[in-house]
Amino acid sequence: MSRDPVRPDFEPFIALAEKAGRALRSDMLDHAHRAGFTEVAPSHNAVFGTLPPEGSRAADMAIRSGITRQSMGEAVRDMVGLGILEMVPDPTDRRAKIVRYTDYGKRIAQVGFDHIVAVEELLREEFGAEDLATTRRVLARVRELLAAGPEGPVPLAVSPGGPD
Amino acid sequence: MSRDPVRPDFEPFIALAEKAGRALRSDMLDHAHRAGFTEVAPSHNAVFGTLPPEGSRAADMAIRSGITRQSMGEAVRDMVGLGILEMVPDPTDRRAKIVRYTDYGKRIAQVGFDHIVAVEELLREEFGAEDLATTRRVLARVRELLAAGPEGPVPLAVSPGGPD
DNA sequence: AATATTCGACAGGTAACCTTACTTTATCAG
DNA sequence: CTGATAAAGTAAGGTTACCTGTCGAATATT
Repeated sequence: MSRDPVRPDFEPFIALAEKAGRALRSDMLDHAHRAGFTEVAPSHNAVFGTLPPEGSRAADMAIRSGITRQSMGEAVRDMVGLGILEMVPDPTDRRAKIVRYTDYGKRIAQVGFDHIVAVEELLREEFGAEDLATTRRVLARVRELLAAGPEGPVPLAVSPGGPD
Repeated sequence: MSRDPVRPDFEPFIALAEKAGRALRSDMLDHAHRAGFTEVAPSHNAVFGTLPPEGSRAADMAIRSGITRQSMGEAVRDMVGLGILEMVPDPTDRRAKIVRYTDYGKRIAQVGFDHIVAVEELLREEFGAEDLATTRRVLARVRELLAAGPEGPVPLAVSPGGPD
């Protein structure tokens, strides 16, 4: 007969971060859709976030966005089919292809980047530059603190036992 | 021939929030696994976050966590199969069942809640109570600002055109 | 009593990833 | 130069965490 689990009496930081993150992400997607680019899908984020204007290899973009080469390849092929991207052979390496925005894709990317700037301004108006900077610093550091290798940062001493 | 898209010259807030959120989430899961509860899956979060000690109906938990009744039902059945939860008939409504932690499940939940508290303390030590409070406030408000109905908060005037 | 609603479950679908395995091309060690 | 190794892209198939649609049983509403 175990005691009832004792919950924290505050809203967990993880809950706050995830809810804000989800709100921001769906706002980005909604914005693209409202702008008429209804074909933009969540998986395209990994492309928009890592494809520089001059183009890039899919494998490099995969590394930068932290997904597999295969997943990136799928997203890229999808977006090629939608007319957002094009792939041209890399003259310096015949295995490789350079992924680039089409003119249409550039317009979509621009709408997204503009919205990022608009949200940034909205937040600065709401909270002031200082509090916003604090939040940015905390979020960036949280990531560093918790990304401390496979063992994680917060130590542990528990004997779990089993269900039986 | 469109101009190259102009990227923001700062790290987008959405990127910061999502990376921090992902780090926090995977830290929670890793912690449970390191504690020996290797069967805990990401989808169980919706349960741990909404199941009070005295038990609850799955439908209520679904509403609280913002997923469908069906998805919550699936997570609950999964966790019943793992010995984490049990379902007992609701004496006040013969359609319904009350979902409760087993003793084993209570131990898992406690480990998770303790870790939330430990992370909170880690963050307070790192940043101080004030900056942490600022961050919490900003994150909570971001969610409110962006959850402003189906039209979203940031206005828009674009003529998208098409790929051709 | 008739109708509408709610509860949990079942069936089936989808999106965004993943792993494994392959072909083609490039590079490097001897 | 040759053979091993590795890297780029792709194909095939699996997993996870959701979704919609629908159902029977039980409960509420009128």
